[in-house]
Amino acid sequence: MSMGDAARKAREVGVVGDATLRGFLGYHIKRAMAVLQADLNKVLKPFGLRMVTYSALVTIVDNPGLRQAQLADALAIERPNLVVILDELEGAGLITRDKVPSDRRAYALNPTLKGRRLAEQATAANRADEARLLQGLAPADRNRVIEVMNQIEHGPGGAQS
Amino acid sequence: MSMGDAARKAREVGVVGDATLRGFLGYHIKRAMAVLQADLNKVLKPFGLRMVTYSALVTIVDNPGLRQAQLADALAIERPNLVVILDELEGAGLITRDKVPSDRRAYALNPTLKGRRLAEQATAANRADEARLLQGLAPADRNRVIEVMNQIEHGPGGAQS
DNA sequence: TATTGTTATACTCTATAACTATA
DNA sequence: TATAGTTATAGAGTATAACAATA
Repeated sequence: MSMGDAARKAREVGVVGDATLRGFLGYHIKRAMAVLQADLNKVLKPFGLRMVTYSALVTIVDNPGLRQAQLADALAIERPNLVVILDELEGAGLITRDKVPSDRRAYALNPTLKGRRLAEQATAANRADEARLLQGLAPADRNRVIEVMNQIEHGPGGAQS
Repeated sequence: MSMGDAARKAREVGVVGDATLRGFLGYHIKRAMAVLQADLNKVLKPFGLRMVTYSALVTIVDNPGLRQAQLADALAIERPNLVVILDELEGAGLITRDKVPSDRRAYALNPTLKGRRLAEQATAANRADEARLLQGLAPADRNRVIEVMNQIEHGPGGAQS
């Protein structure tokens, strides 16, 4: 039995329904996130970056001199996992780990010129890609979605109070 | 230097900014999803279920008799990974793998009575939990968010055309 | 005694190749 | 030759305990 076409088969056998799951907002968010993440990683690949390494690089560019523990907090990842991420960025010449005189245990994270330039280019590419995914979406709707996401993350009222 | 309070330290050292990342819708979705997933798994734990096992069970309840390949497609997971998930559900007595006479390679997945009852209880618990997370959110806003998520997943216009 | 960065480790999730038995 | 379910395996991502140096 040679098929060659998944859609034809689905029509023959009967489409699988997801009535119950579709009732959950989280179901739709999870599936959208999967697409978003795969797409983003594809955009970042030419820059030699992944989602985590991009997020770390951009946060260091935005906050030069910050410590590893602060970065781990900001990105909501564990300190041990951050070590290999920073090894990767440092090995690529995008950041430096600079000893801080006032606390000889700590390292201040700083972007190199190369790091700042790569962050800028990657950010532009990501912006263009997200704009493509969201084409036709009104800015007001976009902002409303962000508000809902922040409510889910921080609870009603938001945590910036 | 004894601290005891992360918030006080943040004020002393300076809060880490995420100006660039906050510009991406995907950033907010990712962080909301992390909270949602942790929360959901906590709710499902008393039922002996995880997100994937719950999704699989509910889809089998909604589509009794479906094949493993169909379920894998519906849940967007690879066939090899589905095997252990179904082993878990079958071992817990929630589903059965029934030989289908017309194709002796395939198994028809069916929920047991216990499986249907557990799915019903878990769904009620998840609904209550999501309602708690989204309290105060207007139904129209909720629907708009779902539309945006579906646009991200399927592209503008949606794939149901 | 607590904290910074680190190592080692483990557990989950996900992805691919290859096998068997059927078609 | 292709498909259904399976096995083995490898790669990410994530989490915890424990260590050396320093506060």
